[in-house]
Amino acid sequence: MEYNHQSLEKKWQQFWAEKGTFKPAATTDKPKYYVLDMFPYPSGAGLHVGHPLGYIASDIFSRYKRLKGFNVLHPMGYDSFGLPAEQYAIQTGQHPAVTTEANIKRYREQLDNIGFSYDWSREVRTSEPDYYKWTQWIFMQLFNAWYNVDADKAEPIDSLIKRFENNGSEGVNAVCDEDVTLFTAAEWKAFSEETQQLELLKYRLAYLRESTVNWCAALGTVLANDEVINGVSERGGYPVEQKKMMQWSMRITAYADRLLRGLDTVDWPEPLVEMQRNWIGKSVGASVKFPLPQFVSNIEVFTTRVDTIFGVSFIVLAPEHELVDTLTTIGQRAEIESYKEKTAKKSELDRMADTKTVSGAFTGSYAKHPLTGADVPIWIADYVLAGYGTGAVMAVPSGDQRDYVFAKHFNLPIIAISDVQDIAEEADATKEGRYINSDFIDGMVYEEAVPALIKRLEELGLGKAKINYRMRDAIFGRQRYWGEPVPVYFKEGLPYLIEEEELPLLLPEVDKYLPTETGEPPLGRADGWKYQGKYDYELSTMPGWAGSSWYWFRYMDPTNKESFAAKEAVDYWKSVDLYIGGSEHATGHLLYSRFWNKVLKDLGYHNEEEPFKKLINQGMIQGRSNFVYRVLDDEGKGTNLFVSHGLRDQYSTMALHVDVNIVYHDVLDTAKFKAFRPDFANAEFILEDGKYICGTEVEKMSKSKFNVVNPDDIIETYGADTLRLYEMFLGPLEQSKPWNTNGIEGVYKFLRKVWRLFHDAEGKLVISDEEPTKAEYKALHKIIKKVEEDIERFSFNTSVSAFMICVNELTDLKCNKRKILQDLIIVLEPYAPHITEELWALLGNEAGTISYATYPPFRPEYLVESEFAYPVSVNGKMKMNLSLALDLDPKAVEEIVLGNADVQRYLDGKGVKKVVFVKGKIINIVV
RNA sequence: GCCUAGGUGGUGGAACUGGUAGACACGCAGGACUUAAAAUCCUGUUCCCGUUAAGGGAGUGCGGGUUCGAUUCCCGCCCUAGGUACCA
Repeated sequence: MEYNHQSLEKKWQQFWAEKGTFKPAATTDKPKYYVLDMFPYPSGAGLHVGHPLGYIASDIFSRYKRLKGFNVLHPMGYDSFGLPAEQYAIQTGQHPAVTTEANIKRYREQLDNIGFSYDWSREVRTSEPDYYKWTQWIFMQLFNAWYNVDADKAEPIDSLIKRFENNGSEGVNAVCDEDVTLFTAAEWKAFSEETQQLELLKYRLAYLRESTVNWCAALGTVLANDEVINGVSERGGYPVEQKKMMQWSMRITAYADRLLRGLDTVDWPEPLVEMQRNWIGKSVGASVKFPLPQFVSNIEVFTTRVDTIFGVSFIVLAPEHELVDTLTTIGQRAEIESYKEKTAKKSELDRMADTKTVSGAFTGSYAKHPLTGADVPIWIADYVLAGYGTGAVMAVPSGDQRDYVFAKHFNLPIIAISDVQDIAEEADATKEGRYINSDFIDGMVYEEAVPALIKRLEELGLGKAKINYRMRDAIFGRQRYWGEPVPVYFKEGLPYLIEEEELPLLLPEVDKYLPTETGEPPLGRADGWKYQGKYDYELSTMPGWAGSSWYWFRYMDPTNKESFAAKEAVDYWKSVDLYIGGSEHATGHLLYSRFWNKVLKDLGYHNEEEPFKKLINQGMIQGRSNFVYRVLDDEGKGTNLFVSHGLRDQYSTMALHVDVNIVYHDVLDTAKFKAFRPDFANAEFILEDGKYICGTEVEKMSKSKFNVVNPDDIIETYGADTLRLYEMFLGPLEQSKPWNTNGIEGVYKFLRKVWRLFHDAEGKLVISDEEPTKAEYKALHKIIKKVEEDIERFSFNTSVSAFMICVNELTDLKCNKRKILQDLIIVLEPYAPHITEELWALLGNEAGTISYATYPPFRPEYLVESEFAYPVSVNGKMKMNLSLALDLDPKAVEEIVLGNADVQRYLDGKGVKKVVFVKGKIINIVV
């Protein structure tokens, strides 16, 4: 029998599906292991060869863990709410659910072709009512929760109401809006229902408030900060402007510190951890008040360098700061107004691009320095951002470059504050030296000055130590159709949750997927969509990240009708042990998921502080485009003549993308090229060495560049096992690399060699039950050890090489021993499950059971070297046998190498100055 | 600018805590089998010198350093990719 990958792979894929081979056991004494892939958005383009890279890696790991005796949960599903299906709906009128369903079907076929060991009975789709019912339910939990800082956790809103009823707002330490009211218990009880609800909204973790949002007019929706890149939308690259809107938000800032601390406990790639740290952006410093006696008020600033406070020579407010109008004197009014107007016109993008120009305006007012009482002039400038800190800074030109430039430009004083500071040319932010010109901290060092200053400021009531975060609360509403409806209705303008029994709140049908004529979101078009027939529902839907922020829980118990997942299931599977996906989710999905996980933990639904224990980022697979060079005539028009890459400099040419699927090793198949496009039918070629060589370039994989390689085509020609092995062989998993089919023959050849180990020249199975030789055992145990080590450190590419070496060795040994081959295919199973399943059955084992085999134990004794030809270097240069180097007899060398001898006894009198041991072995001798 | 990762043959890449750099694979060259092709197998393949060979020299982005010994560790620089930015 020949190795026929096509029939063999289909057969086993069907077998696995029918038998449910990869369903984890419900009850078992095996340890659990949860391997998760980031589930895909099912796009219309289908999968290309880059997409399954991470899935293959996680599948290898899952299968390996099964062989190692773990009860493995390895599920897959679809993040099926999203913009492309909605855009398509707007253009064609086709319901997004229909598009989505078709795309999912295609994805499923493609995934099935690769032979993944998913338990498809646990599939989830975020756009299914059975699923988004629980997304809505979690929203309700967030709405009904507040963050208690003293307990450092979220608590049900009822506990807050009780405190208000008993003690009023006294002593409540919450993460909440800034404009909360102070009241007594009696006052609380006297409040109207409306006032009470308005007040509670300021504490809820899911809350409604007017906030400045990133509004994208082209997409007709608001975007979260992580969806805006350099002032344009991540999706589509449309301009984004700032706009004030009533919006649902999530109080993720309450968790800033826990999100930061949790990063120390997870096993994630360092770059990703860094990205999250930067995103959260914790700054430790102080908040300082600069009094404004004439207004019985003060300006609050945040600084990380309170020690430089005596170097303050002015204060800068953001142009949008609320005190600007109050502070502007009559004389300065015109100047300030014109400056405000100018900055308002500048878009976020311009403001970021233009960091060179110094601009600002003086308000005409002065604040009192909190420690010296000196008058400090108050300016406005657009280098101070309204959205960070308090929107006001104390300017210390000697210690901050921006302040320095500003001071120089507007001729403001620059005060040195350290005896080692060099401020002749630019600011010097040093913390070294001792303070000068600094009142009572003169002569102190940094470490003494900071606590002394904080203490003094606290005594004066003009400042305190403070921690500031860059991260903002997450905007939760989208003015879109294809998303989860928010389970909220409005009564007297106030939001109320619908009853839990009324979930899911189904997405209503609409006639069109565009905003209404009055500018309301698409849901405003839904006929008679009112709560109890009279109250307006919330019209915005949830953002894309809602459904993906908890999905790993649903896999644990995907069909549960009573809860998002049964307590027993959650207690058993706990959290994800291994998560594989792209690093592009660093500040979106991975942050929001950690946030919701923590909220659900605080509310008592599970016990895991972090959802993803270990995380691996697979690299992006780019496209590798091929080009042909069309010769241009004198008028610069394209001819029907195409010149090979090496000769193109001799002509005037135009490079054209050519389908990579008709190019082999960069040699164009000219016959297929003529059929590629009708206008190429009469193409002629200028060849080099009888071939047409194409040019190449690495680009994003996309249809328009004709560089998309469909895994289905590869599988058709070489099989799924080859694809799996080759994707791993391509290089380290984490690395981004261009796809190149050139080397795939090598792994295909390897699989045929594996097949031939079991078969003779006629294709007949020939297996011997004889005892294997030492050399055969050695080859086997080398691979057992190597693959185990490689998989544990996610170095899949080196395993593939090791397999090739092993099979070459066994082929040379003409090994056909059952004891060797059976263990070999068990070790190979995670990488190439189809061929191994077939061979397993051919060996007479029960069909379809290799996945439940036991990974063969490694026996080190088979790897021990018996010879004593032991190379050493002498003076780090020459390499020679130890017996030659020291003129010793082989017996003595054997004793030394085995560590049984007193080395010195043999080395005395040989002129040896130093012996270098590595791991107990002699590596080098210095004479 | 800052943070992170990386820079090794014609190509993808290997070398796991410092110990024979270039495993494995592709490609290329030559050969065997075959009427021929496919398939398969064998040999060679870092560069330079040496007619072949024996042998010698250089070599992991660049310049230094530590060490008997450095792709690996340290210092300074250059380049590439990703992230991020008037964040006070």
